[in-house]
Amino acid sequence: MPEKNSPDSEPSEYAVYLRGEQLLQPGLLLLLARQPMHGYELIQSLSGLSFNQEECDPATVYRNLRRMEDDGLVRSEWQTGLSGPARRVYHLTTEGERLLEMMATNARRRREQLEAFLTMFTNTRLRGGGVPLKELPLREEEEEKT
Amino acid sequence: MPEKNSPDSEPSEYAVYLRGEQLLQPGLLLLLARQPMHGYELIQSLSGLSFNQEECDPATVYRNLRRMEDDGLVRSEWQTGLSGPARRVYHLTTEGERLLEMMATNARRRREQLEAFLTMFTNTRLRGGGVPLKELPLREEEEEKT
DNA sequence: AATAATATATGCATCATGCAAATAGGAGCT
DNA sequence: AGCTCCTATTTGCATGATGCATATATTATT
Repeated sequence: MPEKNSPDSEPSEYAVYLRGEQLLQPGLLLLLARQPMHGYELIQSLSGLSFNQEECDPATVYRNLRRMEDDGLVRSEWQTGLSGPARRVYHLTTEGERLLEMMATNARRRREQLEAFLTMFTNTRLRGGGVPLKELPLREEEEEKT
Repeated sequence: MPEKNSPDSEPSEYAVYLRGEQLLQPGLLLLLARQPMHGYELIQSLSGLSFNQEECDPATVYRNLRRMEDDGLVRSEWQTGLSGPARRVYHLTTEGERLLEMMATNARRRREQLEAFLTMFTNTRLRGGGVPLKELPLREEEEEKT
């Protein structure tokens, strides 16, 4: 677990969460920022979010929640007495809130990067010329600007 | 729409490249779309790109190039006679061009996802009054229902 | 000769993920 | 009672990508 990243002057322990490019962990923290939930509910809720169309693997979700709890980003209590198996209800901590904000900052940065990539892509003229869609042999003379 | 995301109805051969959230492989293909280059040059060029501030690990770059060549996205020829060690000059193939376009589509989709996440984040009131955005002290009564 | 820069490649440990499967409580059905 | 399904969490295992160090070779510089 040796981290090679920044010297521990700030919460560099967060680097593990900030370097990721996916939105699973941010989505979990964001949902928990709205209201406490248990894992199964989080999985279902994530399926409805527009930024997470991939159906989440339960194992990944639960393991991430565990790790986040180990890192003090969330806390959990067992909720029994209800129908079905016991549920572990997670809620966000202040530290998790801080990380969520950093994730948002990170998301803005990645959005800029994607923007830069797309700009450069648009300005690059591909040798193929047009944009042949898959199995679309229809190929007329499109605008050839050069 | 909980559908399996598959922008490519093609075999999942490309899925390996499209699922990634990082911009290393797209960056490599984009650079090669502009002009043939060898690995070392690609590493240096990537360092100057605005969407890739992280300095690339040579091993990762070379291994990615190798894999891309195995998958027919790029091809390479040895270039000798120049000063220094021989260089393996890569150039994009038609297939690589197709994938690059799919990566761009993918990047647009991820941009939308980031946008959606950030929108939801902005609309979420954090308990801590963490003031994620400066000067937004507006705070209404937040009702918690049991 | 020693060193540094160029240029590519390999070995190894780590780490996160996907998939499968185990465990377990409760509800509904025959 | 048996059976199945949904809920809910957890663990095991293989895979695959990455970071880091290191090895190799060529050329220029000191």
